[in-house]
Amino acid sequence: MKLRALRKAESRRRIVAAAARRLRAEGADGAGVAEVMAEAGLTHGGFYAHFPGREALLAEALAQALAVGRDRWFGGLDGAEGRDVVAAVLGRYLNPRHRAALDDGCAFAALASDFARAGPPLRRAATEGLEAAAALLAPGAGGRGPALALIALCVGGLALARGVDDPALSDEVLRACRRLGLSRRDGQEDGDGGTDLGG
Amino acid sequence: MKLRALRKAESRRRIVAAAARRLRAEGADGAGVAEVMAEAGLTHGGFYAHFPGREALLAEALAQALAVGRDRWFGGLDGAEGRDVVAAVLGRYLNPRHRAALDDGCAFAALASDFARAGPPLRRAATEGLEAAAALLAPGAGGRGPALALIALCVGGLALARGVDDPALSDEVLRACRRLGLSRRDGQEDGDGGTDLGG
DNA sequence: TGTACATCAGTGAACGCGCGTTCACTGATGTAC
DNA sequence: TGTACATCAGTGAACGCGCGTTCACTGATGTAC
Repeated sequence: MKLRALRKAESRRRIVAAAARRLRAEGADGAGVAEVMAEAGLTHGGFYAHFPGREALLAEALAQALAVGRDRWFGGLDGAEGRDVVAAVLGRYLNPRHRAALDDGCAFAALASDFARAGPPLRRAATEGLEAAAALLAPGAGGRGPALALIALCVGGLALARGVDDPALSDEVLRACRRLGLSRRDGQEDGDGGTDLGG
Repeated sequence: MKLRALRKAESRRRIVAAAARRLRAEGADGAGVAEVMAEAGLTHGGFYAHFPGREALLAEALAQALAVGRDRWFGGLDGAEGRDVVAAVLGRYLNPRHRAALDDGCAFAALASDFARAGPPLRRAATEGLEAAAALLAPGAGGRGPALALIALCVGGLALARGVDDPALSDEVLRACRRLGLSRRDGQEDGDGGTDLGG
């Protein structure tokens, strides 16, 4: 038992990679089993030798996409100072190239509004992904809270920039979000941040 | 031709209202014709007396939901000063009640990441909705750019707060985004807002 | 006002289609001797 | 090393199901006279 196991593991890896792309490009409802398997160079019937069902695959694909994206957009900034960290993240994330990378971009932006409607496995992966990204970014961003807010700004900005059909408005959204992210007064961790009332 | 036309218009109104709820609660792929018609108190067959197809309904439902939400979350602040406008919007938008209002909340947050994958009619409605919201908010927010960025922060924050399965983290996201929205140094419209490179 | 006919919003069965999943089968890989 | 058998990743047809859409039909509403 060696060649066979290696090949199976390699197939599984390709399936997850294909699912991670399709999931971001087509959304949670759009990444079909047959489509993913075809992209992995297999036929759909063999899928259940690797996963108990579609949702298990999507959860793993999401977790993988988020793990890769975490390093890519929020990582590698250990040496930098606070303000530079924020600027670097904004520059990496909110730009036309990332906007165009539908199947290879940040999974938060690709699926943000789907998580609320997704099943427990996907929500779990999303939660762990956000926790991990916030933890990675917290030192440079000035704490967990600012890290979370920066991520939210990036995710909302990229999703809206991708969603509008007017390129000028789309560019404007990216630019405006970069600016807001940079415009924070330094050093304050106080304040309530607004009332909880209203709606 | 009077009673009949009135009843038809009333049916249509109920169909659009039901679609606007379902669309936000279930997503673009989840708002089925039969489901929407049942919620409007009708059977699915009669749908095509009102709309040429499903996508036309969804586009109209989205436009309506965005129009209502625009006044609700971004409007009625004509008298307020800049900083108060931003605080009011953040308080209205990023709170637990709105987070829980899945089928009656802001359509941007409910569908943000779906727009990029949606057909032209939905993208058009989303674009017009964002333009209109930014125009409404621009005077109080200090310009169109800051208005767009504030909307993106709200949308990203609410989508992430809804997506995670950990209530404490969800609260933290709301709080952190309110804080970031309020932390802007006043009066600056300059700056590039970060590089366009990277990805 | 009353009567005969026309219209058409709404009904419910049926359609074609794509999807997730199941299953009998195949053939390369692994094991026993 | 060689041979007989076992395993199991992958194939492709078939399934049940839900969906958007179509269509013949119904009955209340509207029109003509």
